[in-house]
Amino acid sequence: MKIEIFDDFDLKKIADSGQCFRFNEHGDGYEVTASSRHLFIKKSGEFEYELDCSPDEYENFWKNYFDLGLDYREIRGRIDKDEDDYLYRAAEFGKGIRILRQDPWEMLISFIISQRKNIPAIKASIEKLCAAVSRKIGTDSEGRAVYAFPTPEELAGLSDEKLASCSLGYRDKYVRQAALDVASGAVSLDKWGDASDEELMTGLLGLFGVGVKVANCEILFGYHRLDAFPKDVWINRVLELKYPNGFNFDKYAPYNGIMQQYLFYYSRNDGLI
DNA sequence: AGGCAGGTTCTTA
DNA sequence: TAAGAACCTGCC
Repeated sequence: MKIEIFDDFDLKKIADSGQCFRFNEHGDGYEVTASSRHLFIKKSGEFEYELDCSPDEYENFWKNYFDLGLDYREIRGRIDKDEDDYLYRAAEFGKGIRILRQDPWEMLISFIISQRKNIPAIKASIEKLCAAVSRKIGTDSEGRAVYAFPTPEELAGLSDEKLASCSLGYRDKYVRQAALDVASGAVSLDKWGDASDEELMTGLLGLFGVGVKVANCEILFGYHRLDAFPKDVWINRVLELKYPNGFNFDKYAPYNGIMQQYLFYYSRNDGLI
């Protein structure tokens, strides 16, 4: 099916923004896998996109996944060039990035895996984990099997050998524990969705292998609380070099997380040169 | 070969 | 409570 999108929307920038690990350029479009769904999407006109899903699946899932209900152009417009020229340039550079509405469970495991790994290594580990469970949900544009992201139950029950084959290193015990916590019901990611920001943070920090940075990634990308501002090495460099007097978090609330994405993307590609 | 990559835990003072 | 070391693995 075809759709039209007039707001900020750039598939390449989203794929490279570091918020998603199963969103890859392939041929003339992008293969996107989320939980137990797979999509091939490509740009087919100035504002037109072609998706290999039904209108029903688009309306019920992918439209929300791409966060098409939020006006990113308007939020970007709140940046004052005169007040913060660096952020303005970062936002111009990153125009088209959106914060996807991804699954809390998938994000939790993905960002636990991310610690002290580079992005290709994170992607490789996640694909190995999905392949280790091997619940096939479809095929990609070249006919290769696509596997679902494992459920908590599937990960909790995965053999030690298979888990060890995913190049998780010391993170394997974090992943296993998170799976056991959620599968047993000791932790309810759904209930956390209704918790206050503070309660959510406290709950996440109680998980084995989850510190402040991973927790903030989970809050921003898994729970779509757009004011969360994860500080990784890149953002810390930006804050240190470009904001010696502090970043104006008050001005951009409740959308500091979107600003974080612009700063992150810019710093990794061009902005710190 | 040694250092480092989207950090967190464990140990020590 | 706060630094500093240790941690798996892959890649340069």
